[in-house]
Amino acid sequence: MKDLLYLKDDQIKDFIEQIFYAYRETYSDPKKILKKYSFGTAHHRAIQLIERHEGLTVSDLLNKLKITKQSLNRVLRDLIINKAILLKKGEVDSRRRQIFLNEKGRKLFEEIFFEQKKRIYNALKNADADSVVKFKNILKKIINE
Amino acid sequence: MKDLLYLKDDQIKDFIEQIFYAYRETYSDPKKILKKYSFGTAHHRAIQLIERHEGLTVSDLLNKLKITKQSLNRVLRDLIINKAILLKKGEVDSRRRQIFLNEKGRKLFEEIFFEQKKRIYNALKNADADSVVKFKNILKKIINE
DNA sequence: TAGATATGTCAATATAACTGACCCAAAACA
DNA sequence: TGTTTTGGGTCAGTTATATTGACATATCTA
Repeated sequence: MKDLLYLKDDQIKDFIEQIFYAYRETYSDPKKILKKYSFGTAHHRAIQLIERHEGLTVSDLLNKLKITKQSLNRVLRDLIINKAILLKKGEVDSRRRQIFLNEKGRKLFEEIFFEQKKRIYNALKNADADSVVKFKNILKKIINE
Repeated sequence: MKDLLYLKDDQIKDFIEQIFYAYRETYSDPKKILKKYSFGTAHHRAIQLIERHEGLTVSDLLNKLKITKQSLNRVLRDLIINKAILLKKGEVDSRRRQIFLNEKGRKLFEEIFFEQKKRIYNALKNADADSVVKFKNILKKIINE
């Protein structure tokens, strides 16, 4: 590994530490709202992915979350009981269940997003477009997208 | 809130989703190593912060981790028993306990870092210095540093 | 010396994950 | 057509990490 100035170990260690803080802060912002609905961060992550990828199947969601189906099922069950989401049989393959938000779920998502948006918005508002693009590209590379 | 092209809601939602992936991937890389030592991610985070801020006190660590002292104490106890860290009484104020890695802890940290470094290094190796600086600055703003 | 502070600890509980074993229905295949 | 594979669901038990609340102790500060 080359040892460019901006790739020194200390710099990399800083990034690793800051990625932790960034995740924790970003995902703790909407906790009061989730509590209001008796949901936790696991429900939050599911709701969020469903909103971004409506109609995704259970296994799509499993692949994104990388948890076990037993674990996901608890979360989906809670969301279904609370009428936040609904599952429809796939038209092509009726084994596949596609997941959608319904009105209540959409409202919940909006409340969650309102809280989270502030932090990201404030971080980006004074940044130039180039910074945002570069931030995005590095983030993508970190997750191998 | 202005609605600049790069600050559209969809863009912000993408960032929120990607911050989750970035954290999860970065922190799941060293799990096999941790398992070898019978440690978990909680121990990982503590070890890592201690390495970056040697001599920090228990309450410094609490403030960084933002968990309860009961929770942290389990982690510190495990690390002490395994001789990964040691606590020394503060010289000025002997109530304060300063935390240090000892040899075993330093070795553990190096193993953990070796795994995590790959991901970050690969993400940054082809980026120009400017990109890295911009990435860092936005990350800092997200965590209000 | 009377608080306040830093830390540690006991006990109970919650949340989110795990492993492992099964089950069913629908699709794919031979 | 019959068999196998796939997508999904579920029961049961366990682990990891966090929580709340109460209390203990030593040390520092006013």
